[in-house]
Amino acid sequence: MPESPQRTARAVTSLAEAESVLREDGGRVSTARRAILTVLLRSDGPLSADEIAATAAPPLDVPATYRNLEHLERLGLVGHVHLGHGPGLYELASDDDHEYALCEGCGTAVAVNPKDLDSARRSIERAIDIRPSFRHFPLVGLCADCRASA
Amino acid sequence: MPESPQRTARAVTSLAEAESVLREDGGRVSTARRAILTVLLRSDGPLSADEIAATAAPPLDVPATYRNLEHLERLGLVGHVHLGHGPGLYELASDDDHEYALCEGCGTAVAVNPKDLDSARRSIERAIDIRPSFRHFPLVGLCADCRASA
DNA sequence: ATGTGTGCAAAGCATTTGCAGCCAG
DNA sequence: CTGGCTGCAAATGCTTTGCACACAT
Repeated sequence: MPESPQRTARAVTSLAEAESVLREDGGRVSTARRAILTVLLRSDGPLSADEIAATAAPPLDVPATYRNLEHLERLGLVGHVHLGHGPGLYELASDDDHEYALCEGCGTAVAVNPKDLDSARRSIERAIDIRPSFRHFPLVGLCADCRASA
Repeated sequence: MPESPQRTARAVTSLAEAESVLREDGGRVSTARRAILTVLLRSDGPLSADEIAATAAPPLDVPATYRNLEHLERLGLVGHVHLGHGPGLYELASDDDHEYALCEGCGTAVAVNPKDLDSARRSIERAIDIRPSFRHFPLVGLCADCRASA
């Protein structure tokens, strides 16, 4: 289940910066790509391909949006997360790098500072020789509230 | 994204035991349910609904198999895991309780003894107030081999 | 006898693939 | 002007829903 090309992130904060990465790569700077980047630059949380396509003005073709998101992901401009079931959610690669945690009781997702998990990460690597990452799939568990009501 | 009714597990090691749980609940002991339980009792790893339906003799209807797996899950006899993309995988609830870890580089999944993760679990709960569980969604990261080739 | 469970058909949702025409370079 | 990109259409994979008939109780 690789699916996670996980290119080295190219965090970007303006459309202009993103466009120059697109050109640098030799790919085209199309209206659709500009539209997707604009939507993502404006959004505060991760969005589904559907939402991105619908939010753009004028709306974009959903399949083409998937293709473009994949392209932007290859360039490291964009990443995506799978929060439980439901569609994958896309966001701009950012310097304030974050991971995700998801409560399987209530479905609440929170962004987490990777540093907060580093000691646990080391402990897991020692125990089972896997270095965990919660960028692409979240850390899943129960929040305090859901623990209480169980 | 609740979806995880996570009934209290009713670990069972024979068809007869499973049948008595079915009856206890008031539900029926149908041929299809017996067939599903038989397949799961024989299997060593978790199986998709499709595989279960196809393996049974005679083969079962796939939609009905989903319904029955859901029923068995409600009774605590069965659980399921999402290992990356691909279909959900079902297995009998067992006393040798295990969690899953998945390498996102090579797609390899391994069963893990929960005790091996307990210190990490405590550390995570302290840091972000979420008590992680890797039964329903695996712990995702990079194995030693994939770390080396990166 | 009664209603729970069965198989078949069809729909649903996220995502991928194919292809004719369009527009960025 | 040419190929990378677009939008539309259709297919795919997993799962759910609806419904008429069958069988466990």
